[in-house]
Amino acid sequence: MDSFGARTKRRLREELLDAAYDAIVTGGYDGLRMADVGRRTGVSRQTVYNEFGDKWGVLQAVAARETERFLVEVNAALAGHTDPIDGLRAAVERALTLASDNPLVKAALSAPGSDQASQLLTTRGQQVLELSHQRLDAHVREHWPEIAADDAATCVDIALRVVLSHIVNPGPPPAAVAGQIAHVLGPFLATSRR
Amino acid sequence: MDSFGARTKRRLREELLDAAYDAIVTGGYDGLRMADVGRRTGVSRQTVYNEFGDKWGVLQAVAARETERFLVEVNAALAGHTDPIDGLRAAVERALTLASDNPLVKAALSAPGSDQASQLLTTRGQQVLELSHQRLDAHVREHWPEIAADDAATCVDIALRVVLSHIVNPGPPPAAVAGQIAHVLGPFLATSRR
DNA sequence: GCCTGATGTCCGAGCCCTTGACATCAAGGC
DNA sequence: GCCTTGATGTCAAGGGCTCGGACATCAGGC
Repeated sequence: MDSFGARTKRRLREELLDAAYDAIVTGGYDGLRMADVGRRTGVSRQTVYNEFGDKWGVLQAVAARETERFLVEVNAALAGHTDPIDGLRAAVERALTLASDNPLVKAALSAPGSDQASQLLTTRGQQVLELSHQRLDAHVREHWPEIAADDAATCVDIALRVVLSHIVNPGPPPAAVAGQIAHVLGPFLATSRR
Repeated sequence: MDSFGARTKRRLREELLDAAYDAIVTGGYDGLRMADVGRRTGVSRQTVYNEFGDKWGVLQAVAARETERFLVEVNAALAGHTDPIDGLRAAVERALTLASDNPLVKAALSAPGSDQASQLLTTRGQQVLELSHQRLDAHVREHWPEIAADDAATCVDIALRVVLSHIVNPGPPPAAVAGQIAHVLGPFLATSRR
């Protein structure tokens, strides 16, 4: 049993993130008020700063948590198939579908006064990319060990960047994009598995 | 929104009470270890003392919480009838049935090394009596205002003491006791409502 | 009779939250 | 153009609570 204090600290962070999430979804990044986050959680403004450093830190933390939740779903889609190409197609489609429905993504990309937030998925997207790459790579290595590790990493990276691009700048519907990516990466994976 | 600190304090108390409850049900009052209560909750022994004062304080607090839960059920039984006598009968039966199934009551009355705990329902039973009297009295005054307040209080007191006696020292089955009490108190209540 | 384990008390150290103050900056009104 | 307002970010003092260790005390077991 970890200490009550440790659990309380985790809970505080979770509640702060909940409050920040709601604020961003409601009013975009500009509508996010550090004082509000504290007040909604029943904590002082200073405590919010202690936990996240600054306003950008709050946004990053919210994004990180949301990304993790995202990856749970995407990995589940991957796990639903034995063939890596089928898994890839399912995962891409799932990711794009989820993104198009996600309130936080919508707020970051289209809400007025969220030009900063959108950078989380573009010029400042390393965190999301790294987190996703790490999780997906681990999943692939575990489920399809017959694929060379560096080839798997390459595929994950390419698919990830294409998907992110489609989230930021939507093109064809999810299923079409998924088919496209699978079609392009399929032959490469076939050579890797021989 | 009350402060995060206040909520945390309530949560701590609840978790401590959960741990103490489990310990008592498992090993009786003697099996309750202050250090265990703290360890199970992830908190130091000193914190347990800060919250409850001493071991008897822990037992009292556990009993108080359990009594409150009890009264929710009993009041619900009361509320299920429009006639006060019917309500009385239902409440008495519910109370006795609940008591006979309650792990804490069983531990207090029959577990080895719980002679102290049993006093909560006998020689040191004021807390339980007062709590119950207060809740039940309020309920009666609200639902049957036609009954004179002091008569209602008298009935509640008498029924309460008889029920408590039957919990500590069981006699006939719950339904029989309920009928008996209702039979005896009925005429008195009839005169009070004219 | 001693040893062990449990209760109950005390106190210093440390952590975290709170409060209030302050500088800074951007936006809006006069 | 200036000033007020409101928001971010920083700082220091203060307080509350927990922790850890120490101690005295007492009952039960070897």
